[in-house]
Amino acid sequence: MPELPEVASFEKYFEKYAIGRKIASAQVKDSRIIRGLPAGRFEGELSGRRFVSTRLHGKYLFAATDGERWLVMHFGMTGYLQYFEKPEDNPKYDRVLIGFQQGGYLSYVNPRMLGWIGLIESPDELIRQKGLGPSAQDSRFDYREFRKIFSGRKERIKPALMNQGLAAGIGNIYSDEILFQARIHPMTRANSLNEKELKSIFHHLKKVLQTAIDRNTGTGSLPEQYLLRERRKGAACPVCGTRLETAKIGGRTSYFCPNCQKEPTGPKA
DNA sequence: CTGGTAACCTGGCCGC
DNA sequence: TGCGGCCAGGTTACCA
Repeated sequence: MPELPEVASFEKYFEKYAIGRKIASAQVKDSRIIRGLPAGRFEGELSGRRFVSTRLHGKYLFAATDGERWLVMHFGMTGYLQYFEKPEDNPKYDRVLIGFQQGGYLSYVNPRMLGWIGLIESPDELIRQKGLGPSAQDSRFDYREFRKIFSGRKERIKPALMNQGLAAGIGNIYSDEILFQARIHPMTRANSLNEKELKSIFHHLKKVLQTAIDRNTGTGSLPEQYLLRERRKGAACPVCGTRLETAKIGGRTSYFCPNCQKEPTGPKA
């Protein structure tokens, strides 16, 4: 669930509840969630520090401290942040708990334990190590860049959009929405897309992410003609009413409208 | 380079 | 009520 728009809302949440506050204590409640250093050192290095700024890249959230280190968070599929005032109000499945000197707690919650937390020297170094592409909502990721990265590839457009090494931040859910809005079948080979189709995908990529970010951080739900509102077994296309179909592409379940998103033509496309 | 599969982990849901 | 089985999600490892 946490793809770039959700992580962007976690960033806002983190800014609201953690930035500028001094850390009184850090408690690791399940050490399996900590990567790159022992849980005890994670706790020790964090306490006494202060969070000063945040940074988002794809599905990763970074928080700079006033020390040498950055906190890095990845949310897997079920992770999120939760702030609360009283210790006894801590949420179920909290894995890391940060207590602030002025009171209040921020917990990293993750029921299914996919995802991780660590302390690193440099976000850029981590981005390089992981081989991440440009963050999808970054203004530097423009159409020229998109075209350069995606246009020649042989693979299907859906797994390409989900490939964090090409552009970071898009997962199974939003790739379905982007392709639905662009009226492109998810099985289409990237290198068979013409200029107009590439432009459409890029346009909707930006638009869908921004719409979701606005929704998560502000008010309101997704627009009526969004696939995500109907993304479930047996539902009807919000545009034409055709029954939605599913397909396994790249190991993930894709939802699409067989009428709005025509199957690519040609043999074994 | 490409793509297919499975594992990691665990709660939720379906069917019996 | 309980239980097995499957699914979800992002990432990574492994194999063709």
